[in-house]
Amino acid sequence: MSNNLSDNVCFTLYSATNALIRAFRPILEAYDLTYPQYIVMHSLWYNNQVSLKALSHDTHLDSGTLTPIVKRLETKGLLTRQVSNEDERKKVISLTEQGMQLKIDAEELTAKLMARSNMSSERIELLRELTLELHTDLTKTDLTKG
Amino acid sequence: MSNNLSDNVCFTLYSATNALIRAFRPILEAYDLTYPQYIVMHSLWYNNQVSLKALSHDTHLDSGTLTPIVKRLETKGLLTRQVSNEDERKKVISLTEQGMQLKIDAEELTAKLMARSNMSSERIELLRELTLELHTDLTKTDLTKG
DNA sequence: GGAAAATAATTTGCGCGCAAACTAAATTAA
DNA sequence: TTAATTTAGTTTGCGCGCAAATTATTTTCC
Repeated sequence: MSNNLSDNVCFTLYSATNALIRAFRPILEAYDLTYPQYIVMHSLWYNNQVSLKALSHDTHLDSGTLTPIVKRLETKGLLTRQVSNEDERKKVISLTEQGMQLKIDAEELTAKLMARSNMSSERIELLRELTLELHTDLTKTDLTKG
Repeated sequence: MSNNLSDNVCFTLYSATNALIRAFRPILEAYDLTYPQYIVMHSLWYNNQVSLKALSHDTHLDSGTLTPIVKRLETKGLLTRQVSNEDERKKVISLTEQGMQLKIDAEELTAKLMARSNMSSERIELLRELTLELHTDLTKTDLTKG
């Protein structure tokens, strides 16, 4: 039985993520991006001209979360949103020239950020595998029962 | 060089945490608590009658985040906030009878939640250690340089 | 004792994160 | 063919998470 918040993996995971986003903030500010906005841009750098649904699948972000983020990125001139010709329910999200140019600078940002921790690359890789596993588990399991 | 979001530990950590909080939501709803509210209650169950600053230190939550959370818990009748006698800048946060009673039920919630993943207890413990280490690293390192 | 600095908590403003409700278009079924 | 259902995306409402500004109290320093 734990009596300390740090004894609980939920809490340490939650705190570490907050700390990571917080540490990332001033770095991303130079690119006028938030972390979720960076995720969207990163996704588009490797998968341009996709629907919001496809972007949602890749970024693990809800469509209700994604719509305003994508709109802000559009306002910044980094991407465009056009109604699809084949299916008028869909929107095609495409990087602008400016949006593509961000890639070169921002590509290695997260690696640099993680390098600032004292963790070895082996432990970072282990952390990546474990969090990936947990995410996969949690999104596959039916959590309404048990 | 990674071209997939899941190759990056920042993203997998971020996604796993979102998934965990999302999975927790319907379970905590039965107690009319959000996850951050649960963290505050958990902290108070083992450290009652503390200042907001002390609560902030224990929960790793900003005072600007904490003030409205604590106010909502007060509205729910789970705690009280009184100005300290020794130092009138401070507020003493104390559990009500109702707030203490929640403890019995909610104590094992996170363990039950994690048990729903297919991860072994060894891997969960490893994840806990790694996220704790990362948090410690990130909050100690000066991230404004490098 | 009184001005200046430090500390505790609150408030403000903005961007998520997401459930739920909604709109509009496409698909299916009858 | 048209009614019912499904799907794509948007909107609404609420609670964070946090930087920055603010208020009120205490401490420090002269």
